[in-house]
Amino acid sequence: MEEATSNDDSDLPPLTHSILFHAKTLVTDEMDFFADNNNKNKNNTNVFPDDHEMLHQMELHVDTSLDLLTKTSPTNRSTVGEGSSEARPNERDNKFAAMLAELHHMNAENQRLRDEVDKVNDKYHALHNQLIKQMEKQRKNEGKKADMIPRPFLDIGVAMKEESSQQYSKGKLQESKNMMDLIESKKQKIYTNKDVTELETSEKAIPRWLSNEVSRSSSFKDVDEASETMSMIKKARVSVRARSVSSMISDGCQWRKYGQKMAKGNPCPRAYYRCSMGTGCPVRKQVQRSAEDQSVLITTYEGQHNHVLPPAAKPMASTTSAAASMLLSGSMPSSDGLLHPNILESATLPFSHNLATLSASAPFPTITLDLTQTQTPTNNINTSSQQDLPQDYQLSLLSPLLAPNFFHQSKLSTLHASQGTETASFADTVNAATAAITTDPKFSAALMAAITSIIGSSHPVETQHCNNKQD
DNA sequence: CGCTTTTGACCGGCGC
DNA sequence: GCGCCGGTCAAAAGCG
Repeated sequence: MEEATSNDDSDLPPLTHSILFHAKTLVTDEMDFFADNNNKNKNNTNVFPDDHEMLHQMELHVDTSLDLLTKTSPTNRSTVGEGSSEARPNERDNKFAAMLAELHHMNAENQRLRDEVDKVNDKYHALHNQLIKQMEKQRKNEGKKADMIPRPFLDIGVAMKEESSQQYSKGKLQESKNMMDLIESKKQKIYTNKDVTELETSEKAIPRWLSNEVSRSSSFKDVDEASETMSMIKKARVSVRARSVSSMISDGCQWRKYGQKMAKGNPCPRAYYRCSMGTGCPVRKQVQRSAEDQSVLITTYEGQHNHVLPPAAKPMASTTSAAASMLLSGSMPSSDGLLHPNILESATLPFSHNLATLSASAPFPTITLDLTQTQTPTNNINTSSQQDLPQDYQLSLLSPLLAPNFFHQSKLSTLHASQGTETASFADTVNAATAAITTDPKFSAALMAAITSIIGSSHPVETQHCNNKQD
C-alpha cells in the first residue's frame, strides 16, 4: 500500500515538469516553425532562415564531415582504418560513394519534408484567413447588437457594464486571436491528412452554449438587464467533486441559499446559492450530491467575485477562475459543436489521471475538477480513506493543479515584487499565479500550447472526459 | 429586527 | 403547441 503510494508520488512531479517542458518545446518549435521567413531566430539552431539556406547548410555540414574523414581527423582515421595508418584507395572510394548516396538520400528526404511543410503552411494560412473572417463577422455582429457582445471566446469575470464591455471585448479578441493562432498551428498537425473543408466546417460550428446566449437575449426588453443577464449566462462553470459529509464544502465564502430543486435522475435535491459577501456579487454555486455516490458532493461555481475575498476564499476562487478561464480560452468548437473532448487530456494534470474533465454538454461549458480520485502524497501518511480526508486538504489540491507550472514565470515574479510579499501565503501565491494565468495572454498561450500539444499526441478519447456521460 | 432558509410559483429553453 | 426541466424569484417562516 505504501509502496504503491510512494510510486505514485514519485511519478507526479516529473509529470508536471514534463508538461512544462512540453509546452516550452511546443511553443518555440511551433512558433518558429511557422514564423519561418519573417522571423529569423538566431538563437534556435534548429531553425534555418529559409529552406534553401537550410539545404545549403546541411550540405556544408556533410561536406565538412567528409573532409575530416578523408584528411585530417585522427579520430575518424582510427575508426576507419582500425589500426592501420592509411586506408586503401578503393575502400575510400566505396566509403565516399556510400556517403554520397546517403547525401542524395538525405537531400531527397529534405525535399520531401520541405514539400510537406509547404503544404502545411498553405493550409495554415487558409485556415488563418478563415478565422480572421469569422472574427470579423463576429465583430460586426457586436456592432449591431451592442449590448449582446457575442465574443469569440467568453471570459468569466465581473459582470461588466456596457461602456467597458466593448473595449474589453476588443482586447479579448486580440488575445483570443493569438491563442487561436497557436491552436491553429497545432490543429494543422492533426488534420494534415484530412480534407481542409472538413476542418472549415468544424470551424463554422458554433457551440450550443454560445448560440443559446443570442437567442435567449432576444426576449429581454431592458438593455441593462439583458447585458447583465447575458454576462451571467456566458460564464463558464467550474465543478468541483469532493467527498464530504457536510452539506457544503467550506470554500471561505459566505453564501445565501436562494433555491432548491429536485433534479431529474438524482434523489438528492440541488441547492442554489449566491455569494452574500459583496453587494451584487454575481457568483453563484450549485451544490448537489452525486447520484452514483452520495458521499460525493458536487459543487458548481459560476462567475467571478466583484469584491475583495478573504484569504481563505482566495485559493478556491482563484482556482475556479483559472480553470474556467482555461476552459474558455481553449474552447474550440468541433464539428459537432461541442468542446474538443480531449483538449484537457487527463495526463496533463499532476495529481490524478482523471482529475479534470471537460463537459461537452450544452448549454454551458463546464470543467470538472475531481478530487474524489485524488491520490494521497506520501508525506501525508494517512491510512484513512479519501472520504476521511479533510476538506481543506482536498481543496488545497486544487490550487497546485493550475498554478505550479507558472511559479517561475516572470509575470509572477513581478507580481510578487510589486506586492512586496516575500513571505506571501500560499493563498496569495496561488492567487498571483492565477492572476498571471488569466491576465497575461502569453501565459494563456503557453497554457494553451501545453494543452494543444496533447491533442496531437493524445490517446483515443476516453468517455470519462465528459463528466455528463457519467450520469 | 435583520438576515437566512424554505418552498411554491414563475419563466424561458428545449424536445417531441 | 404542449409538457418537461432547470433556474430564479419572492413571500412566508425560522432564527439569533
